Amino acid sequence: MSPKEDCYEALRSRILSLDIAPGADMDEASLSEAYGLSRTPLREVLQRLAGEGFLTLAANRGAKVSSMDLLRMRTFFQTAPLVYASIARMTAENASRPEIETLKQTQLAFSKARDGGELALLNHQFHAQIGAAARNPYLEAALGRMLIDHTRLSQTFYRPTTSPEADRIREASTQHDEMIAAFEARDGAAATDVTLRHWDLSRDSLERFVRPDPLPHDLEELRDAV
Amino acid sequence: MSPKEDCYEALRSRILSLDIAPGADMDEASLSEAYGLSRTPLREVLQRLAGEGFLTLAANRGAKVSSMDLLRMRTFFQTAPLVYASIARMTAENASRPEIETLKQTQLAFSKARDGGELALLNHQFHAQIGAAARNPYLEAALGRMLIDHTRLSQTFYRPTTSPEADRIREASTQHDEMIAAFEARDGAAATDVTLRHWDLSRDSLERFVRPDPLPHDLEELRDAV
DNA sequence: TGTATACACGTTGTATACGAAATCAGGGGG
DNA sequence: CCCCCTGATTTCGTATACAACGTGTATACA
Repeated sequence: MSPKEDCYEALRSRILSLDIAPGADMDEASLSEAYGLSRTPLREVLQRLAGEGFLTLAANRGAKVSSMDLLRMRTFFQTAPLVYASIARMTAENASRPEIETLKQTQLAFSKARDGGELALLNHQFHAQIGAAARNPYLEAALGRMLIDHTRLSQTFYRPTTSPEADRIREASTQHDEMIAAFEARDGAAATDVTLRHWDLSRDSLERFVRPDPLPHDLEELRDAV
Repeated sequence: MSPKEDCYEALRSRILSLDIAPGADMDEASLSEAYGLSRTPLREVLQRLAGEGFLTLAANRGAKVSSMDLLRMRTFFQTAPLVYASIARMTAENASRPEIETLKQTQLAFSKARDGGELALLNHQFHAQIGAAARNPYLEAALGRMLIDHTRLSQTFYRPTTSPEADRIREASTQHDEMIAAFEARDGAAATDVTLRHWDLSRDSLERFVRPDPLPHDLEELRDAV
């Protein structure tokens, strides 16, 4: 793989895993040095990432990682079911055999993965591949942008600290298998159904992240919690 | 405006007006000379256009104008109502006063324009501004890609040759006014309603383009047609 | 005559150097 | 004391030169 591709993949992963925070600005000189590229190809990487929604460019003021402000999150939760369900339906209608095969590979890797960051990235890849298989370049653009925010939001989801959270990941994995089965059966209704259930599961977890259980407020409860 | 912006706008317009055909490949050297830029900024323009869906880039093989093949058109007609209606609803909910004011300006220009290419471009701008006012970056990406194909397809629509075709343009303009009214009233239902009617009108005209009235097949009819 | 291979050409990709714009710090004026 | 202006520094934008890749063509051999 070329160093330019390496750089692209690395920055992409770092943004998705929140290793580079939303709103952070990217310095061309230091990045080009860090990845062993000159500024020209690095700028092209940044422009590509901007085109895909990872970054926003401001003239004469460089690139910033796309923010995750409150209004955007509200819009995210509002729009996700529509986009995910529409994509799922079209994937069931249009996915080719090799595309389904690729999905199975990714899902296999997902089901085996344990590391939190790896889980989140493989989940991202799985859903991006579903988007590609839908053969709808219009909705795929919307999905791509949704997945950026979804993956960043779900960083905690894939680092479970309690047993019910780990159960949720297993359930998500089961739903992935159901999706693939629906795609293979060319069953659009089943695909949208499981996709919407998958979304509900994800949304509940994300809400838990935004609004976690309150800390115990007296010493007795604190003692019991240990 | 900088020469780089000029180049971007020019290429964008030329692609939208089919002055550069779908599938055509863009030569960096000749374009950079034509627009008085060196290749570095020209490449950045191409990358930006690619990110927005006007072009597709192939490594070591340059940029091509996005194609308009049959499968893509099928998907276009399948997806347009969903995206347009969803955007309209959100625009009614979220559009700010200055954004509505901008829409009125654009619509005023549209209603006055006579030249076919100008009409198509102003129509594009009108709908792009609706997309921006919806404050939904996810669907806006999908809308942007839809509008590229929509504007290219509608090139004939805005060059009417018969009286009923000219009537259609007037009706479209009236519907634009209705949309603005719905946005101002914050009436999401009315906005989606008029948007879907607008789409139906557009779709009928586009179908007429894809499947025009057959040529007269005997000399008598030919004589009468003059 | 068909096919394979090598070479040359054209186009794209990358690096470096220079110029322009914006930001920040310090000093002077209001 | 605050504001604004000015200059120095940093960062971005552009041009040019060079390297690498892919493609097309010509030639030689089967």
